[in-house]
Amino acid sequence: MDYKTTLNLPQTGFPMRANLTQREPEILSRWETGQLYRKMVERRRNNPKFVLHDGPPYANGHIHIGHALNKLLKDIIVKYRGMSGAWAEFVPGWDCHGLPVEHQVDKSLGKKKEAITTAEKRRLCREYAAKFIDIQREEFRRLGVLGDWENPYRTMTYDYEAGILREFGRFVETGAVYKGTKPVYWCLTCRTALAEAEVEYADHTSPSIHVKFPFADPPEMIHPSLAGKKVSFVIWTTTPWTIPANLAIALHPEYPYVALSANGEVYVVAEGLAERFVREVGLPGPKRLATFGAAHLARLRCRHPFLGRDSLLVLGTYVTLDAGTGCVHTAPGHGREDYETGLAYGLTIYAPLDDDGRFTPDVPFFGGMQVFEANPRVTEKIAEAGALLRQDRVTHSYPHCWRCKQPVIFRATKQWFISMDRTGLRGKALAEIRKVTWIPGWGQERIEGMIANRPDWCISRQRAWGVPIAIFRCESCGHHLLDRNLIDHVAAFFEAEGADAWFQREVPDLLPPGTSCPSCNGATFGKETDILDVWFDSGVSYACVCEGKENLGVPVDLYLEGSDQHRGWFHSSLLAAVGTRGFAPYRAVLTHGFVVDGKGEAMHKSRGNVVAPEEIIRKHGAEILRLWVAAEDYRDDIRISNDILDRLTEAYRKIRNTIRYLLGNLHDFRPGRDEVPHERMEEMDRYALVLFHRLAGKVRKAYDDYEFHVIFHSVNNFCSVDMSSFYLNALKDRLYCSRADDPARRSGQAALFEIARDLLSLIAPVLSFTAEEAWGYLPAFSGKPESVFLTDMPEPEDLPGGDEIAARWERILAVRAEIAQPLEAARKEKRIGSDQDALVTVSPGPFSDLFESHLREIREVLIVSGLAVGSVSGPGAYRSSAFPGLAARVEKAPWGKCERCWNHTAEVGTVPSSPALCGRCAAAMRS
RNA sequence: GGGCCUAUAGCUCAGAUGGUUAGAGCGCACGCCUGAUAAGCGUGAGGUCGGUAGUUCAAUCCUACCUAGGCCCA
Repeated sequence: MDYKTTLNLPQTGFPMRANLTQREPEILSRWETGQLYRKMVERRRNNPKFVLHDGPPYANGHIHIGHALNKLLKDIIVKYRGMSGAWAEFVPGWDCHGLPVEHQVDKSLGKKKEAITTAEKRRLCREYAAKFIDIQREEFRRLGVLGDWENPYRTMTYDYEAGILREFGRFVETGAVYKGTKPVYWCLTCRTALAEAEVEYADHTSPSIHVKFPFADPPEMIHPSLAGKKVSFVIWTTTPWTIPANLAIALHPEYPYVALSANGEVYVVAEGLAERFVREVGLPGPKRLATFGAAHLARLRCRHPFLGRDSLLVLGTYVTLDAGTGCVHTAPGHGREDYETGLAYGLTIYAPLDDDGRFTPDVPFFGGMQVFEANPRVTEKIAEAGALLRQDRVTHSYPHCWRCKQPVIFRATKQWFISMDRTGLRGKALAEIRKVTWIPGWGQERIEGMIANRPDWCISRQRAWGVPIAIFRCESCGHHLLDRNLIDHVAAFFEAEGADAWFQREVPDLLPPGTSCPSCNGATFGKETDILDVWFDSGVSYACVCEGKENLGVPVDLYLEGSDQHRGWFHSSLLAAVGTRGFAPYRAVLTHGFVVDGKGEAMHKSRGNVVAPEEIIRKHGAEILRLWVAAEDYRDDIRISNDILDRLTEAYRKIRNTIRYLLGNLHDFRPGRDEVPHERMEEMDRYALVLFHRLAGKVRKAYDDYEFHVIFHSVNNFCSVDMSSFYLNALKDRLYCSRADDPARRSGQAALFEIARDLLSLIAPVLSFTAEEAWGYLPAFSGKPESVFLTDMPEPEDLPGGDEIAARWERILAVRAEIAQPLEAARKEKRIGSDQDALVTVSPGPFSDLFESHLREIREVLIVSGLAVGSVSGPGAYRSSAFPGLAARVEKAPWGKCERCWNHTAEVGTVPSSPALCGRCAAAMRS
């Protein structure tokens, strides 16, 4: 007879094979039609809030794996907080303005770009951004991220644009906004400023000249041995036209310099470049007079070779020994480092050029001349002054305009800035940083360093797609109307019509009637044409999105972005909030690392090691991506590779199968009817619950501490070790072979039910699809919600007597591990097959108390047919080395095998009605 | 070149004021079971704790330097 059908074998519709690729979209659409997110949030309305404010990704292109990582981390947190009782809404956002979108639009326009109006281009940019918001929204949703996807924030909506401008107005009111000068890339042909991204490097041939600048202070200030000599500092440059704007010569504070005598003069160059200098210039019979550091030379003076002014000696660590002389020609209006140095030494940011790259008329000798044409003239002039040591030509990599392919220049232009120090912004920001919780802690040092050293915030961009710096300029006296009220007045137009109003409306329209210039009383004004840096747009999101909202509010609990955002959004948001409100917009900032390939190297298109989330979803399902996010320690850079995904898929199967087995053994379990109170449970079942509650405690702490990888590892371990290998295995006999309603079986089921129910809640924030799917197969119980996300996070409990039980069962498991040795040996020797074939005789040694009180349980855990206590000795015995005195012998059980439960027992054959069965099975069959 | 960070088995992670043979899961090898079956169980092999030097009675852990890698600057 086949007794299989008489057993209580597991049954469930929850499939072993996940088939995630197909099932996930079904679950997603169920969530959507069921308005799951709304229900989750409404359930917690008016509870204490937890606000995770979404940092807006840029509305360009498809999402990449880094976006996926970021949103999934956020999703895990928001779901967990919601299930733990917090009113946790998630409003996703997008950053819409800015150069990359404008670029794409320009590219698609081609030649038509010239003919189009600003308003028309802005419309196209808006459409472009909207398109990618839709694309990305679907991609994010596909990951299983819950949030208010129908009402995200977008920095280009009219209200948001008005918000940006109002925040700018607040800054104006504080007095931190000023117009200053800063060098930018400038294309003479296109007559426009270029962003870094618009510059391409290509080979270009430039003049190369060595020029001497006579030292103007007493030479002994350089070195005593130079007293009375004619001393010059020698510079090298490939842009002779910038010599008229030379205001300084930079030296490295730590490099040694030498004074070389030749031709009756003395030349100063860096020691490390002296030999090269002598060779290149062809200096005859140079003699080294002195070697000295440069630190004491700061602010001493040289003389400009042909203009009647000084050139200051300054120090800069960017001076290198790669080329030149180690004495660097510095024109603060024509170079990035020159500019920084200029600011540090209080030099004028001097760039006497017009938009066509022609010298302004006040420049002696070269007024009206275009810079590239001026190169030879300047060189001539230097030669005329007797300061030219050598001229040559050099081919090197040089910046060119991405559009017209012409070489560009670096030129100081007027820009709007937010001052870091006029209003004490820097100091206040640094103080606020210390009040924020940075996770991991080093984030604080990182942002502190940046805030402490950063220059003023240049908020001007000479572009079309953005929010205009809505400032009016008096046409008669040039005064700027820095007035918050006027800005708010314009913001009202933005609110109604968008920021396009600035471009489409005339000045009198935009100004309140009767506005006059406070400086000259003039009444005609012009509009500023610059737009705001997009970092300003996103930096004020806390104000535009969260502030004053019942469901959100400021400061928010958490910002969570990649570590690059210390320079980006964390940074701009901090300055925006501290500058206008005096406090940081966030209570805590969590940073994750970057996604790198299996070798730990950055992903680059050119390297071909980019992994697209879409590809992983197609191959494995979004759930595996979610598991990946939870498995890796995000504080480091996090790796992804096929190997890693394969390992995770394995782990996923194990977890899924464990859940499936739990559900399968609950098919006939009716909560309410069959539940067993803890105190009446079998001790092994109570121990299983203790193990689960330990897991719950560990996992909840991990969620609270944002240590998600601990969740994965704990759950994985729980499923493989505590459940599958130990508990579920040992429980089989009771579950399968007992009468369906046998109290021992119900005891096990009651434990399984509790574990299954709470385990699903516990893992739902991470394994959202699987937990939800499995939830549908969990036996119905009174008050069972339609979704696992409408349950509460399980509270870890200290079960009565739990510690005592745990201590005892840890010993039982230690015994089990020992006895596994002789069992394995017996199997190797083919004396037994399964453990159920075995009769084990144990000499319990230090465990004699256990064997006296829990012999039945130990046998159950070992899954052997016979367990006897006796004295074990002789050559066939296993002696434990970990527990001296513990010994065991394994032999084949000498009894008949019950055909139903496969246990060997002396009872087999003693029941006349069922000669093939043991007593228990015979009884079970009768009922 | 500067700031911040990382390095423990093939993979993902633990680890301890510095103190016996550095752990887990997965993978791998071998075996068992065939009543969780494209499942389940067991046993085993795998690590100079990135490298070098130093502090110390003792360093995977502290210090310095180096190497490799990441982010941000220049």
